[in-house]
Amino acid sequence: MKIKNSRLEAIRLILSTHEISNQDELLKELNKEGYVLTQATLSRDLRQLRVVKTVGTNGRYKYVLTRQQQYRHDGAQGEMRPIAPHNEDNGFISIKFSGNIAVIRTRPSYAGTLAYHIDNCEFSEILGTLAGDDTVMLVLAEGVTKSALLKVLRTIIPNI
Amino acid sequence: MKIKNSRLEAIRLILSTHEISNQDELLKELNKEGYVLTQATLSRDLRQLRVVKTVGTNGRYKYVLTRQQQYRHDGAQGEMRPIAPHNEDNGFISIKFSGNIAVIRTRPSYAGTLAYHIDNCEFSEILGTLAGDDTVMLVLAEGVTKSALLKVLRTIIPNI
DNA sequence: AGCCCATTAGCATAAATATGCAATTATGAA
DNA sequence: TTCATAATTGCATATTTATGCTAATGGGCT
Repeated sequence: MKIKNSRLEAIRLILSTHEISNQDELLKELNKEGYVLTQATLSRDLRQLRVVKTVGTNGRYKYVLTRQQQYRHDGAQGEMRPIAPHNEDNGFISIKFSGNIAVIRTRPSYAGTLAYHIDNCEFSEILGTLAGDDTVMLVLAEGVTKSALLKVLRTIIPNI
Repeated sequence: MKIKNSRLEAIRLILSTHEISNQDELLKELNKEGYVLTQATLSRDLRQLRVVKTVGTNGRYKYVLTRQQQYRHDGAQGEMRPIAPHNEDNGFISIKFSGNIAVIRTRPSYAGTLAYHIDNCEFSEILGTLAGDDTVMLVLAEGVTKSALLKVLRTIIPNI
């Protein structure tokens, strides 16, 4: 489904750049971008994206993205395409190492998406990732060298 | 207010040991423990605790604790008891080590709660934690062995 | 093409959640 | 204590969100 995926992506973009406090508000933003849908559909989209409503610093409710959206890799379907942001801008800025930790700097708001892609690949070289807004931390498996990590990361971050 | 603080604590305990999917359900649990309140009050409590509603693995909605709940430090009382998730529902999936870092994988959305519990225990073996959605990173103090860490963690994660 | 099965989406509405207001109760200062 | 101010709560209800049902759409097959 072309439209839906594009819409989900749009939702993520909006949520990461606006303070949205209810679904109707988000609906309006989506309308501005040409998406036509109802609150019912939006509710289901948000559920699928595992978006949560929480309280912002200003005291208002606010929808926020979480990482780890279960992309059905329930075996059979073999979906699991590591959506590499190939020719696209993936926000990557730099990578540095300290012991068995790698720190990737990204442009603001890109960290979550990047970490998400990395996670999806399930590289055995990486035990886990944590993402902030512009920083991704990777814990390397024991014995993995910097160059080995760079090699696998290059498959999804060509410009690394 | 004695009652309210105790109630908030009770809410945290319940949420970390039960799968609660709506406020009425939580209300019933609180009643069992002797707390009398209305849904309106509960809604306000949850807001104050910054609890969020998300989707569990079973597909049902579920309330989960987030880390960083502003503990109203009303000084003297030194409440702050670490609530261990004693039953098996703490979301724990696996733990791996790399050097002085441990990475705990949890079911989606459980990481914050788990990290919160770990933090509360203030184990000297752990310098600090970082939590994402389904990943907790622990930085071990120097000289702490894997087995030593497992031993202390077992006190709050029996199924580790 | 035509058929099948899964996905998607709207409508209407149920279910769930948040909140204005008023009353009550606690907290603090003089 | 007494007054003033802030916090807490219930009630009733507005607002917000989720969902059962059905129709429409979209691939993937042969």
